[in-house]
Amino acid sequence: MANTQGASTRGDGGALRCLKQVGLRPTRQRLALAGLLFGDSHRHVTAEALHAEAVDAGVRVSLATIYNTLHQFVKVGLLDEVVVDPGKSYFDTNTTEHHHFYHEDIGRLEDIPGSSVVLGRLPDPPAGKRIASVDVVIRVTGDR
Amino acid sequence: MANTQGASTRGDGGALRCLKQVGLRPTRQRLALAGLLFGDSHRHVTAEALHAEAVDAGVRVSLATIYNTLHQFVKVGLLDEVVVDPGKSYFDTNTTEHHHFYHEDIGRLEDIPGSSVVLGRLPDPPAGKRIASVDVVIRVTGDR
DNA sequence: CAATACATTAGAATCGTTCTAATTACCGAC
DNA sequence: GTCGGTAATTAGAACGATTCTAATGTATTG
Repeated sequence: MANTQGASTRGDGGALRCLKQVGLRPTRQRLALAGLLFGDSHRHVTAEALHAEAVDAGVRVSLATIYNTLHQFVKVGLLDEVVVDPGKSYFDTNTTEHHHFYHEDIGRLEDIPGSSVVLGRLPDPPAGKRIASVDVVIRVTGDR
Repeated sequence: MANTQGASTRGDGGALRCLKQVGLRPTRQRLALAGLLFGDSHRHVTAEALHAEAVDAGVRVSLATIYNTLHQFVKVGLLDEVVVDPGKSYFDTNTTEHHHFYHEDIGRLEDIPGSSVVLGRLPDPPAGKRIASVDVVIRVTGDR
């Protein structure tokens, strides 16, 4: 039974190329996950959600692998991790500099168009430290 | 056995007044925790850390009560909760508007002097939503 | 295609946090 | 003060997200 599972019958050389470039072995699981994650538009996923989506799409992959893969993708710069909720991690396929709305009521993360947040002035980092990143999260909730 | 445990022999009317004002019963535990939290300078604590500190100071209090109390304090505006780490919550005694350095290497949170971060421009919230808060976290790490 | 290094896996373990049901403490009325 | 009712505290179990472990499977290299 060659080609065990979906995500391959199309021009998904994108996923392959992408993994090659960052030096990760193109395994069946990583190819499938890259296929799910790196489509036309940017995405925000949790580990559990991606796992559900993969299983749903007929991709056999364990939750452990989801975690491994997400963290590897972060390490090589394919993904960003966004911290907005103690106890859940979000992963963002948009790795360009930008910020987020977090919909507290429904637990959804949304990109803010780059230009509409302006950081006027940044403080010097504490002595002996360097700035790793600047995260801006605007928490929003239902109106009423 | 009156006055079971420390934190009372001094002019800690501060803690008492503070609880009265927000309408929380001044129990032994809440008084002790308020005493630990609201001193001269602002603090950033995790639940576990505060518990350790309390036990250390001879205050008999359970971890469950630490969590209950911290959340109540947040609800009445005595504390802010700061999200910087998936899987740990920090509580901040500084409830005025300000932002944070997060020392990723050692898991420490530090206030940024109010004036040294300037948000030049904020986006409109998504339709039907209102902005609950704007969090800026500058992640820093050891130099080398 | 064999050898080897790397990936994946199920399930157990861990972490921080929340829940539960039982006990204890505060507080106002007497 | 004592009593009673309500609210707070508690130990320990339960929980959800994540990480770990040791065994099995798979991509790569020669």
